[in-house]
Amino acid sequence: MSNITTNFKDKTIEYEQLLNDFKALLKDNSLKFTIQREVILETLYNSDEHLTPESLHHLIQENFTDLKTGIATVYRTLALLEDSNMVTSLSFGAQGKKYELGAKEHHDHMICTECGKITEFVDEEIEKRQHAIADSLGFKMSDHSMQIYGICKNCQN
Amino acid sequence: MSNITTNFKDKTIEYEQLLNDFKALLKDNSLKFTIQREVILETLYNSDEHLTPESLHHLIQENFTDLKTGIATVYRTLALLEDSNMVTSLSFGAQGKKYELGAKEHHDHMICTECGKITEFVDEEIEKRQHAIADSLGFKMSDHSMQIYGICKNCQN
DNA sequence: GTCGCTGCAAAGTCTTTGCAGAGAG
DNA sequence: CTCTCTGCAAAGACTTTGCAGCGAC
Repeated sequence: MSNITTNFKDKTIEYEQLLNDFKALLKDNSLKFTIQREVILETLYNSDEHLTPESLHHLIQENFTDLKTGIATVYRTLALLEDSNMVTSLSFGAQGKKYELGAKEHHDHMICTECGKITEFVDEEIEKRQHAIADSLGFKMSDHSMQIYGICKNCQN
Repeated sequence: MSNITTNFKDKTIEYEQLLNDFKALLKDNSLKFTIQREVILETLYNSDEHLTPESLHHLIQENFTDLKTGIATVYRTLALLEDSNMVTSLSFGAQGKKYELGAKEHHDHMICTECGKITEFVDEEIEKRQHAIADSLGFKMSDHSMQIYGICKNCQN
């Protein structure tokens, strides 16, 4: 059909880098670097899943049993990270937003409507067309999100 | 850039047709055709906006002052229509789902992050690529949704 | 020390549900 | 007539917020 590249899953940013960006962001805004904020960032980084605030909170409680972290702090930190474009959120049909680190390479999502599994991909041709469309509509494009829904290989059986 | 067609806004289904489909759907499921359900469908049809349950409810209260319609009925009817694929919902960053009639021709959305304005479009090439990607991932594609975010012409001033 | 951060619990939103009377088929 | 719908209000689910003590800088 074409010789355009479609790439799947390519985690490019190292945690060190990410953490430094986060610290810089906090410093720039006279905000404080706390253990809770670090743990939230780290847990997001280590998860390949797209996390809801609640699942993120659970993960933290499991992995950092000696640290008390309130759900409110998770919400507050996610809001902070989203405002700073360090994480992006996806909203799905049913309910609840899911968050993922935005610092990973840009990608779109293929979502299994049976099991909820999310596969990421990037397609150059689509990216190009999106810019062209925004231009032709007179929009100054800042971002986009695309989800393809279907039934994954496993669930087809 | 290419000779692929990009179409903007093309309402194709007549209300009569839509209403008949709805009645058939109800009949098939031993559900009843009520004035509230008709009013909700009609209001959706007549609106070019993407409506939240609340704004839909307000519209109905304004336009049908002699009819009492509870917000619960709006929610219940939207759920019914969505289950039957007669409307689709969009979830945006902030909160709340917005609904639109799905029977209109398929299209994607360009959303102004300043004023919230939504412009619809269809791009053949993107549609094709989406199918190709689903195939290559082994997904049986059922649907997709794409949103481009940016700042519209008006808001750039 | 200061001032932002956190956990908790209370308060908000938005959505769903139970129920008794109303209404479609 | 029967059985689904509806409006209402109460209940739920998910988020946000106020506050007093804690902790980063």
